[in-house]
Amino acid sequence: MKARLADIATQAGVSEATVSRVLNSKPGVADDTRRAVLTALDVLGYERPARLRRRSAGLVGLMLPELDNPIFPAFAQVIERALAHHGYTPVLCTQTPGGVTEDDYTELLLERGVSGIVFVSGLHSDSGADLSRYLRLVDRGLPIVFVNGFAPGVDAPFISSDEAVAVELAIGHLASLRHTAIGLAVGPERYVPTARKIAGFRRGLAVRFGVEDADAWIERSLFSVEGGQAAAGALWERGATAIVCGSDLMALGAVRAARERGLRVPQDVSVVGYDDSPLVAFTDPPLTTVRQAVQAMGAAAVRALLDEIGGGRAPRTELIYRPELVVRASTGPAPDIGR
Amino acid sequence: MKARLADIATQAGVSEATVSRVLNSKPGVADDTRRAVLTALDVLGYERPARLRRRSAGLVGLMLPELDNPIFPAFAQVIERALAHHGYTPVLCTQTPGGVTEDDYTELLLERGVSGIVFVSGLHSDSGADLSRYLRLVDRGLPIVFVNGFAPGVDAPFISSDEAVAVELAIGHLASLRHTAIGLAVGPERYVPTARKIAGFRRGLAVRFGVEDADAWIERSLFSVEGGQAAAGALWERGATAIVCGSDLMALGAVRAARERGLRVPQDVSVVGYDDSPLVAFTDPPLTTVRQAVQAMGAAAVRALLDEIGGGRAPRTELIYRPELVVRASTGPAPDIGR
DNA sequence: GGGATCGTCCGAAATGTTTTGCGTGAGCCG
DNA sequence: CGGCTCACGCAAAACATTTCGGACGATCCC
Repeated sequence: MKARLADIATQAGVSEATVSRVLNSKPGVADDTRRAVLTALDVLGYERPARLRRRSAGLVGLMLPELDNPIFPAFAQVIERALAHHGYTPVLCTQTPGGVTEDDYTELLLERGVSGIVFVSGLHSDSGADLSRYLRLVDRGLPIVFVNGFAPGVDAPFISSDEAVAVELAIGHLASLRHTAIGLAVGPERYVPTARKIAGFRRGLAVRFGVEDADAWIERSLFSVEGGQAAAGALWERGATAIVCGSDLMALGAVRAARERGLRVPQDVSVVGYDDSPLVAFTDPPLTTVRQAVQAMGAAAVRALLDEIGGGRAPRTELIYRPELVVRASTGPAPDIGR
Repeated sequence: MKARLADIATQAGVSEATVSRVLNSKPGVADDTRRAVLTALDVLGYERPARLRRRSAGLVGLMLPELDNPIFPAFAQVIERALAHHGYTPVLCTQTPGGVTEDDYTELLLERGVSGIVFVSGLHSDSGADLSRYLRLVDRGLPIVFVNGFAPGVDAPFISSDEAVAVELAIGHLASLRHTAIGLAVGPERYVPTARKIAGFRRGLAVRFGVEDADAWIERSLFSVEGGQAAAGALWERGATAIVCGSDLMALGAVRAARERGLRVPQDVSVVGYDDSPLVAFTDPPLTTVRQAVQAMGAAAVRALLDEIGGGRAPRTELIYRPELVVRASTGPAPDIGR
């Protein structure tokens, strides 16, 4: 026999009306009464509406776009460790092409009553995506935190790496090696990080070389090795002597594209990656890259989330982490003769 | 304003009664009518009761030991894709040192009512671990599948890569390059895959070189780069001209250890990895390695699990996948003069 | 082949459950 | 002590579910 409002009302010593109000999170119920009703609910085994289900002791969703790019497992590790350290249990959700979507996972996490969700490079980093999904989460009072991306108007903490500075660091490094024909190989521009890298690139070229129209030196492609290879190929053909890439994977593609054309890295051309993902120190050549402060960003994301979960209010300004240049062996002095 | 039964009834061209019947999975509704009502439900954005929600049905846990070794994200991707393709939703659980344990995660998944769990290199691969945890799962009738490891007595499908053959393939390759002083750098022996690699190594050395006591050529360490570096260091010191490693990460460590000693790879010494994890084709030197059939194994694991979930009974024999040698540039002919 | 019988599907209406408008009384504050 | 607000119950309204019976078609029997 299913328990009805009347039973719960009896159990809690209130009227059905009050139970109804509690169940629907309506105003006009004293905290003590609300608690009494919730207790009665549990005593009678009434199934709570998902909305006010007890957040299961510290479950936290961790949303990642994929695992191919090693920076994402790296983020996952850091964030998981931080969460576990605070007694929370991370649930990793990674999307697969044509598979489970971010919304599916969000729905799932919501149903399971997670205490919060960390979005890493999710749809919030896609400027073309509909943000109402996030507004709905905020409305429901679910703590969420965003890493690497920006969703204007969503009332939540944002943690990002400074993509513009990253590109400017790379340009600075290449300029000091006397490169002047510098290209940028990035992913689709609708992604916030890409757009920011492009902005940084334009500014860098303008400031250092007075180049006003950087467009010819920007190639948009995919984030993968193959994407980098394609984008870099076009840039090498155009006479670039150095390329700044949107990810380490793309940088590996850029190296491959260079070698296909008989160009040696770093003697003939230079390549700068982005992320400093694990293992790129072991690549051939070891990649010069711009390191995201993965550790610090992950820790900050967790701190902000736990703040929110604890009822506090983490700062709403986008926390921007400054990346740092890691010089290895994929960059070298510009060749003497312009090609 | 929220949609009401009446609205849905109008939209679907039926009576409220019928809508109610559909919503509560009551009998007495023709399939066509039921479909029409469900469609109307979605059109009007009515929130379905959990019971007949389309997707959330099949949750499947996916247990991984870590994400540092890129072979694990690779497995995760493959298995996730296969699960999603069959309408299941994977939930990734990765342990962190000192954090959430496999048992914690199992408990969590059980509570959430998953349909099954895939264990990749979990405690079942640790011969010292207590297997009762798995027996309990089997008793509860929860479908589980194990990848890369073997837990004797647990009534579940096992999918493994043939570690012994992997090592023998590596030895064969090195022997054909006229190496004779071959070492093995692996992880702790209590892990089933390690034990099997050691067995394969002993057999390989016995068959090819008549070496009966291979012990001096085996170094047990950790699975990481540093572990490989330490183990390989000892072996190089002992005069090995080639080392077979338990993982690609260890192989990178072996290369580093060689270079520390002024040895060039592959001119002076050779290194063979294991896994063929993503990106090792880009390392310096590109690693010769033994490729696990990740794709096939992941697909098989999912197939077996879905079989079990569907009430069938997947075969209980351990499915052994044969790995294949991928020759790149970390192996070369043995140096002419024995060192 | 024709009619009786049965079963399925669905709508109208009855019945049951939840939500809401409104009024009351308790407590608080000036 | 009066005015105010808030929390809550009452009862009516809104909404959902179930019952009941009619329409329709298939099947069976004569």
